[in-house]
Amino acid sequence: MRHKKTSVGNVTVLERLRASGLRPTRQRLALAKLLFARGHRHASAEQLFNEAKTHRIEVSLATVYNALHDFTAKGLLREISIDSGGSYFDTNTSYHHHFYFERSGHLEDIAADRIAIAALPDAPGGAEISRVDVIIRVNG
Amino acid sequence: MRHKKTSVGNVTVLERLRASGLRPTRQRLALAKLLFARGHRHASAEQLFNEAKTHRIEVSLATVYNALHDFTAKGLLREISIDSGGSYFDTNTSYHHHFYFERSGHLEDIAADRIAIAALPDAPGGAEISRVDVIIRVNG
DNA sequence: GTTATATTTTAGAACCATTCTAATCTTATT
DNA sequence: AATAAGATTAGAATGGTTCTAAAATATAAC
Repeated sequence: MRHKKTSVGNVTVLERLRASGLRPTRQRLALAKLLFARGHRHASAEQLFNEAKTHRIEVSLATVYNALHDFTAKGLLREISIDSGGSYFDTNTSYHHHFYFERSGHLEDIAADRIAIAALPDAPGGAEISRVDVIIRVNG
Repeated sequence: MRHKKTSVGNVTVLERLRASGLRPTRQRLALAKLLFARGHRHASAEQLFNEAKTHRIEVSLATVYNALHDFTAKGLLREISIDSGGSYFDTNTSYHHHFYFERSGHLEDIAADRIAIAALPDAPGGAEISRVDVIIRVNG
């Protein structure tokens, strides 16, 4: 048996891709499975690329970048850059914040309701607020 | 007259450098003057480098980077990276936050008291919070 | 199913911000 | 002045990301 025709994870991922208007290619399916199979995660392009290698998924680094950006554009991922020199892609796209561990570079989600922002200024010049990010840097 | 021996801005800057234990070299003095002469600002390495060129200050790009990092290490500047691919150096080192204009890449300070954070979670695993950054992204 | 059309993948080159190297020059100290 | 420590420099190197243009694949139309 070379292929599983369907698996629960596979179908879900396939449907998610179709639903967002992205062609479910072999590469996108495989990468999406890696990203969305288990709970939420923060992945860099390089990390995902290596993970794919480990799983014997043949995919180029360019395709990993393309897929991550396509997924982000369709709202399946959210891009985060904290230190210059590498962004992370977060599978949790709902409103939330982050701990950033300065020593290790590790990111950890903070549920939105754990940070209460009482007052927020209006955007200057009638601009619209598109997102509010709270990053708590910890030296851990 | 080739050099002004002293000027108010010069003396202040020279004192600031000495006070922080940095040798006040020609290059550091010139760059510090550009940075601190007027009110607070956000400068990238490239921007500062070009500004130096415009002012006929001969300084290499490596020195601009060195100076910016040295100033940051001594607490004269604060480094901010929002999108991967370039950091800014903020002359305002006191606690405050930022508007980020997604279209232009422009940064604008938000005084700390304009954002009230009512509840903040403890850092996990007994780590210490080193900084809290609030970035309000606006599409302007 | 086949064909036509649009989209995707790919290897490798190119790019850009940043850091490194190791030689030269400056500053501060004696 | 001589010395030692620190700073500057041009250019090479690095690392993450994007580009290019050709080959492969997915969908739509027949």
